[in-house]
Amino acid sequence: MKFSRKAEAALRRRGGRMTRARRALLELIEKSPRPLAPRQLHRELRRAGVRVDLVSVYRNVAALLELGLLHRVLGSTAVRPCAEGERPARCHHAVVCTACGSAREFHSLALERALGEVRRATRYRISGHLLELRGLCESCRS
Amino acid sequence: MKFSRKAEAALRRRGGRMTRARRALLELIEKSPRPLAPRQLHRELRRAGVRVDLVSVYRNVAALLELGLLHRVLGSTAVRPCAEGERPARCHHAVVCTACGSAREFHSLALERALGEVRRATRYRISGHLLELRGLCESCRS
DNA sequence: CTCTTGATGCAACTGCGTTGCATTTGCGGC
DNA sequence: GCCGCAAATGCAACGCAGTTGCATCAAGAG
Repeated sequence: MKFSRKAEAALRRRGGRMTRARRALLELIEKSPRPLAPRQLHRELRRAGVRVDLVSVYRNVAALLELGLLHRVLGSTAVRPCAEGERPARCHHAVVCTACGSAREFHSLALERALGEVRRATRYRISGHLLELRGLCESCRS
Repeated sequence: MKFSRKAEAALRRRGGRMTRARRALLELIEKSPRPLAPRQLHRELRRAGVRVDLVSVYRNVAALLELGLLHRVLGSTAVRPCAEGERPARCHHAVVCTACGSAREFHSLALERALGEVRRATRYRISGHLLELRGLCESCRS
């Protein structure tokens, strides 16, 4: 299901409305091949002629994060749509291309198990984790 | 070899001098059981009666990072001494307390192996990774 | 002790993100 | 289409982390 549709539905369900700026933001996030930070989103929107305040971008991104439709990429404030069926609080495994910024999610049973082990070994009460691999995607390798 | 000694030697080698504040900072970092951010270091020093400006802490931490004697813990600005023979660019596993922000590093063989597996499975050319567990530390649990 | 220059303290500044509040606008009801 | 209410927005002010410029202090070599 398309991100913008899903997001619109979720926002409406909680009593939200669709504004010009919000729609543009959702579409931008959906179209963007890589995670963007609020400031970058704002810049892109302005560039596209959408008159919107940076504050609104922050607020919208915050709302979408809270709804579990976006999640932050580790080590930055950039966000991207959660993958289908992804549980936002727990699933944060992505490979991010250091050249073009495109991201792909992955899952690994061995990794889950190893993380479970670490979880049990530490004295912290673990609530979640963030994992990101960095490298070059196929097209950027050439 | 003790961190403070190593640091003093490295600083002198590059024409640096030992001041009261700097010595106290090195000793604090050495003694601290967990990574501390510049602001925390500053606060601790003041608490211990060392009159030093926050700016100086920042500058000293920056110098030590540049000398490769400290490294940052992932997801925070907290620093800790590099372990003997450690390559600072690669150590990126930490548990971060979501309440107080304190961080502790960890290593897990199983995790390393699982990551190696993922590395080989993906079509990206992996150059590194970031991993961070989030949770509550012992003292924040109460 | 004197002198050089590295280190420091202070204040101003930058950048990111947040908050308060008045205004605008989506949209449900008529 | 029009009205009215609450959501969303824009603007300005603010808070916090970290940086920079510059005058002053002091480590340590001679």
